[in-house]
Amino acid sequence: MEVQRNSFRYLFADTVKALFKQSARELANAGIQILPEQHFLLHLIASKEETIQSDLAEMIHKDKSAVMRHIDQLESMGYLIRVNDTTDRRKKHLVITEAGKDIMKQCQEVIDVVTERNLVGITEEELEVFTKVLIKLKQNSEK
Amino acid sequence: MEVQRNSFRYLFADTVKALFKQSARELANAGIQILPEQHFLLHLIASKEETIQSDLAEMIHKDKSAVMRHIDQLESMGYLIRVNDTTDRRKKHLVITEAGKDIMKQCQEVIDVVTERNLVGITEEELEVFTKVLIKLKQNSEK
DNA sequence: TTTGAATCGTTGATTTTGTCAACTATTTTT
DNA sequence: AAAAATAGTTGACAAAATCAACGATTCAAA
Repeated sequence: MEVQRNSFRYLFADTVKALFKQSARELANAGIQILPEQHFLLHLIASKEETIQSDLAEMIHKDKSAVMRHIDQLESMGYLIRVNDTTDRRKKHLVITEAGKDIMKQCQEVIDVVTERNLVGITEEELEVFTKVLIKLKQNSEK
Repeated sequence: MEVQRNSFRYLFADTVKALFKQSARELANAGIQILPEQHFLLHLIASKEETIQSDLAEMIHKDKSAVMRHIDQLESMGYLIRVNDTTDRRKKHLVITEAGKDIMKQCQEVIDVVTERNLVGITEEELEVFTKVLIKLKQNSEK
């Protein structure tokens, strides 16, 4: 196999695209009107104590205005609210609503199924090496 | 480590993006006016006996019109030509020119450097597992 | 053998997604 | 007190992809 080094990055990109397309489709099929990216944002917000928009922008390596629009959508769908910081009035904290928690649960169920299907034929050890490489790749790309 | 299953797809997407951005930047720095994606297309065309546009579209999972535009650009830059099939007049074969071979070599040199930098700290075996998992993931997502 | 379906390339309109630049309001630094 | 930095917002723009439609051609079926 001579995929390595030469063109693994393309296989890589193509696979990501296929995975995202698939989960976007499955989410839509389940009647969930949310993009995988937005689900991820909810996930990030939920997994931290406090989150403001500029943190998110840095985390996902996108312009703050891009994040802004996602948050706008999520807010208009009622999945989160912006809460003004009491001490620093520039900041707005992102807080997930009950509806937000609900949709996250729904998303998770769909995505779990998709993920399991995607991982068929891949052993636990292989997955472990895979994520390890992934993390290294990302670290290296940030230098 | 609890990256697994839940959010590995996002780490995944983010990493790909970073890698592509980086190689696009390096190519531009080297004065090469070609996108990583276009380099990949040249690579695909070169690695097969005969290639037509709709094959490429299927291979990279994009609409044929998207491929069309890339090919237009590559042709206008003189890196390939469209040659009419003699028996099936709907088809046009994509043939890489000398200039195309030349630019591919230049790209490869740049990308090799970037790739080596990206792969620091990753062993040959790990990379092998990584690509193996990628291939499986891709196959699974296409079902 | 003629009719209808499918394929290939092409184009234009549209959508999605992101960047960039500018601005206001606020806070921090000097 | 002035200058610089930060957070959020908005609008203009750019890149890249999708979708829908079309003409030309080939293939399949009746």
